[in-house]
Amino acid sequence: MSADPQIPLRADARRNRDQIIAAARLIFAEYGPEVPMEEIARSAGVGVGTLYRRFPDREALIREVAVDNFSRVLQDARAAITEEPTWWQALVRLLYQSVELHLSIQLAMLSKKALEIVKDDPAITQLRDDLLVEVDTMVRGAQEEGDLRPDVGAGDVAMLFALLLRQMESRRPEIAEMSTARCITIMIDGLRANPGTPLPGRPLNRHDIN
Amino acid sequence: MSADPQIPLRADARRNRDQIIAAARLIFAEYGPEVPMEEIARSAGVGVGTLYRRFPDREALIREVAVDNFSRVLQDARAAITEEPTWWQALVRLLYQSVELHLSIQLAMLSKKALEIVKDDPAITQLRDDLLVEVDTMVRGAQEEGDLRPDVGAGDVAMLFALLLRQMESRRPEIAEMSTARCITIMIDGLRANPGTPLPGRPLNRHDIN
Amino acid sequence: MSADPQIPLRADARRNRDQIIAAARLIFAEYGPEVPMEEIARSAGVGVGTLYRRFPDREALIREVAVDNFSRVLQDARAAITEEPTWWQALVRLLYQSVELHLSIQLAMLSKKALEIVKDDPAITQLRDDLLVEVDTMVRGAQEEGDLRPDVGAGDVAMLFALLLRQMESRRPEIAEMSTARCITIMIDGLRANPGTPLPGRPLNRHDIN
Amino acid sequence: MSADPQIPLRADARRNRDQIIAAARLIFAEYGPEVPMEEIARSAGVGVGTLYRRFPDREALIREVAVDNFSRVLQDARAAITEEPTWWQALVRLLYQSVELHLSIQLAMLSKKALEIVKDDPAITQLRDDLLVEVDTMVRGAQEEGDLRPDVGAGDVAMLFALLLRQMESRRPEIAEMSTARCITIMIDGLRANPGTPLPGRPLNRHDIN
DNA sequence: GATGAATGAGCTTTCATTCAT
DNA sequence: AATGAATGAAAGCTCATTCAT
Repeated sequence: MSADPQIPLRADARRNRDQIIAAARLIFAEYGPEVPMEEIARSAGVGVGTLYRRFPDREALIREVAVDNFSRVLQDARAAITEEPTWWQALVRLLYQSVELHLSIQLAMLSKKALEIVKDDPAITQLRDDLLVEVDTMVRGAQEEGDLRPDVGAGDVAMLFALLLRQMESRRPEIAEMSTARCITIMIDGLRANPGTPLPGRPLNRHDIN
Repeated sequence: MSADPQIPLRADARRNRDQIIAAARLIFAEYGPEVPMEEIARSAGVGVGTLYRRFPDREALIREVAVDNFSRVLQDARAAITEEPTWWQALVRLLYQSVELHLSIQLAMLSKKALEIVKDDPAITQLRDDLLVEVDTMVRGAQEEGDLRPDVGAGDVAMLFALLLRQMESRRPEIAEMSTARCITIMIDGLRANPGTPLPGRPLNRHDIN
Repeated sequence: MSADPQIPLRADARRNRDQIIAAARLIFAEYGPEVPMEEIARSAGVGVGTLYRRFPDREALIREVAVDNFSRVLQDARAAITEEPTWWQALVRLLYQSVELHLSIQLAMLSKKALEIVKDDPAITQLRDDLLVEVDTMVRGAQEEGDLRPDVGAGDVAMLFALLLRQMESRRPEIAEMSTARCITIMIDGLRANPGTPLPGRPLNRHDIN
Repeated sequence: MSADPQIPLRADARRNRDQIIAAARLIFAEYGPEVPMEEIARSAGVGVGTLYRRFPDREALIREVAVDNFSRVLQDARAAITEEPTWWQALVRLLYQSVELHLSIQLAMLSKKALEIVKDDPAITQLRDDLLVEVDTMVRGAQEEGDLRPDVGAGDVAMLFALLLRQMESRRPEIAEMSTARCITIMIDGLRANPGTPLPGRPLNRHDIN
């Protein structure tokens, strides 16, 4: 009888699993969530059989990639809070950093189907909620410090964030990169305190965006 | 006399064609550019055969939907220029309006494949260029009038615009709509003259985004 | 009330019918019996609708083309008998001439499906039988005159004939034509009286080949 | 060790591949090169998927069947040369034998489309050329020995050969078989030295028929 | 456990035939 | 009566998933 409940994968199996997730992240980002499973397997250097042994079907793989991704962003958010001197700076850093870090799977999530898959997964929901708690904290902190306009909520910031996660397509990658940075900055300026325009509706908080 | 070039489709054929494009626009927007053709046909109220008679393959349909879409946005842009008192207001109106109007095919264009298809079509390229000329005019005008920050170009605005065209997904549509409006407003505030943050890189003009 | 039982087509309708058969003959010969009906219609200069008004379906068209073809060959055979001084010469002429004349639909008939269609049509069966009677006459005549080897029957000749009706494919048409003429001549030499080799089996007569 | 180039298919895959080619040969011969792929798959006892895994599309399958076929004929030709006492007898044997053996794909080649497909395949071209070299040798040998009329070339023989490869259609198979044998014999007699009729054109050599 | 072969459902596209104009 | 548009069944091909090696 083995002891561990979650029998921790053998070293090589572990390696395979990680390679697959890493490969899937890239491939999903590049070709969307409908790429042939075989493509992902090849790019991970394993056979389809192995892929299916680890992830019972495409949905499971998408879910795992999402978990992996949210974990990273959550880590980033916490690091930003710990390391930056002001809430505002933490927020700004998250906006910049996470884009560069995760220009990947999120793309895939644009797809209605992918969204559905991810939406009801408890692990992902949990991570998402954890992340929104951190963002909410940053938002309130930055507002108290007078750096962030008071009429936005964590939901607004998350939406802006989501918008940015869609990688720009452009024939010239250096333009795409520059453009992304410029767009973020423009948005950040729009978020700054004392803006000129009252926002329509009401602040979206972290529960509004479910 | 008579002799229109392009023998102008029989009345019923014309009607069908229009219905198909309209349906495709919606369906592409909702499910992405890979929806079964049959779906599109059904939703247009015709048989697949009819769809294929009019558009030799999926690519052709995507192209035509894109042409249709760009034409509308171009029209919008020109109307905004004609009807709004300042360049800045024309620009703002375009940002708001086009999102509401064209939350559709653009979505599709997120897909790498769809982009490829559209990129090399001469009709689309032409429309796109025409549109960028209008935007460029608005940008320069608004900058001269001191409403728009001087360190952005038509390319930056187009990128922002493109960003917005990806419809937000949300379980609750009223939240999605509100969120879109708020995001646009935040961006517009970021675009206003006298911003706090110098933008990275240099203004992207209409040629940068090819 | 119209008088004729077979209401003889109006002049223009007649013309259409003939054009369609002529076109079908060529197209079948070139692309086989499965060409799109639309192709045939276009090449006959009419709409599909017209084609279908005249011939209820593809089978009917194939049948009519076959009737047209057999009639021509039958005419050729009779002309050869009338005009040539010996039976042998009539036979030879038929072999050469009909190839040139009817390199067409016969090709199509190689197709199993086309054969089935044609096999049971009474008009075609009749024409075929008439033709075989003429060939039989030539064969017996030429044998009595000592020009044709005595161990062949009308069936053998028909089979040889059928063989030749399959047009040779070749990249260079002048070679194809020369090759056909040479093959016929070689066969004719093989048919001549006093051959070196006894033929296997027994003479095939006109009933053997059904 | 190991390291065969072309990783030599797993045993079961190999078996399937062979079954598919064998089935395709028969089915093509019977129904022409346009039979539903599903038909071929069923008759080979595999699913369509398997067929498509092995042969990317119909063209590829046709090509492989052709390669298989030409290889067999080439083998026959060489065996005939080795085993028969005279060149003439080798030629005669090839004519008889190959018909019986390969009454198959050749049929398919009657189709214009099939021809195109096969024409530009280097493997097939090579086999064809090899075969023509053997035929050329037989022809010259038989002519030197005085058995074959001097005014024919390897091209003429190849054309005759091609003609024969089109299986005769007949309701009664024993008649079809007898007829084939008789036709071949008649042709062979036509090929014998001291023929009565000068052939039109000039001897076609193996390059004439490209 | 890993691999890649086999399967078959599903989507794309074509085309015979019908029918509105 | 002629035309060409619409339809839908059928064929080609792809790919998720299963299973033998």
